[in-house]
Amino acid sequence: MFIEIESNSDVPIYLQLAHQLMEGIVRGELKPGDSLPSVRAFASDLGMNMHTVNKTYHYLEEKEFIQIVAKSGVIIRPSGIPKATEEEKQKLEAQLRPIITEGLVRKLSEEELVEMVRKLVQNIEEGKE
Amino acid sequence: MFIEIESNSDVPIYLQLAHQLMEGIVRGELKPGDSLPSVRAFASDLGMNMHTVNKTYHYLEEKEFIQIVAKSGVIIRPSGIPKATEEEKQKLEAQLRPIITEGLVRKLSEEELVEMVRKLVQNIEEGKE
DNA sequence: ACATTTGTTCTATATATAGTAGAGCAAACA
DNA sequence: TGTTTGCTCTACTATATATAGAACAAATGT
Repeated sequence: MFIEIESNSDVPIYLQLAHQLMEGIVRGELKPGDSLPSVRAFASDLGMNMHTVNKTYHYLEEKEFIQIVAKSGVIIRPSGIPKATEEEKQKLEAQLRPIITEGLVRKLSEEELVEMVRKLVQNIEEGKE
Repeated sequence: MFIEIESNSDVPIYLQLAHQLMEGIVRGELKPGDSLPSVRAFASDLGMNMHTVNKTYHYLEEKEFIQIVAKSGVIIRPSGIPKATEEEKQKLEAQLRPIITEGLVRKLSEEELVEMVRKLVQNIEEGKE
């Protein structure tokens, strides 16, 4: 997995890392049961602090994408990641809403927004950009 | 315009206010040239601080949705809001990407995500939820 | 002409988040 | 047994969020 962090971004680096790991899961580069680097090794690798990687791991654990086994290591949820519940879908919708709204204010049509999403799905699955 | 703020939300209230004003623009309740309440009146109306409303206005001004005329008032961009440029589209895509990614990790299909967006567009335009 | 309203600016305070830093702990592992 | 592991603790800095009050000068309403 190639991880690239933009230190100038307004997105916190612990989230940037989480996003890239999630993309790795989507692409199948990270499969259920795969182990992730230790917080120290990963931090040293990426040139960031141990606590920042730790924050990423706990963020992903709260989403139930990974399992943190104390004093042992971190693995991708071995049983696989279950399909989104209604509650989880609603959370995603709540996050999408203001962005879609801004698109509509800027006079993008429903079709243009849909096309945007389709393109993003392809890019994420192919690891582009 | 009916504004409702959730004080328990993890979304800052100055952003919640901005989002709801943007939805008002989409719905046509706020038209080009329409004036918005003064920071003091609006703040008093919503039970929040003057500076918070001021922050919302400057946030929307930076997006070029409104015009702030010093010592006079705030109006919806009288010339209308121009169609999104390529740069603005890319910014929206960058915001959408991690959310779409999370949907994919949770095994939502491209069609389900598209359906989500279509439903959101309808809800926003109809002022639902 | 005068009083009110306007957005702006300043200081101030409190809380939360983000990021880094170093140290020590106990359990797992080789 | 010695290393590695995630966990925890304190500590510090910077930024974001939200509130609060005061004052300013220009625009506005009467």
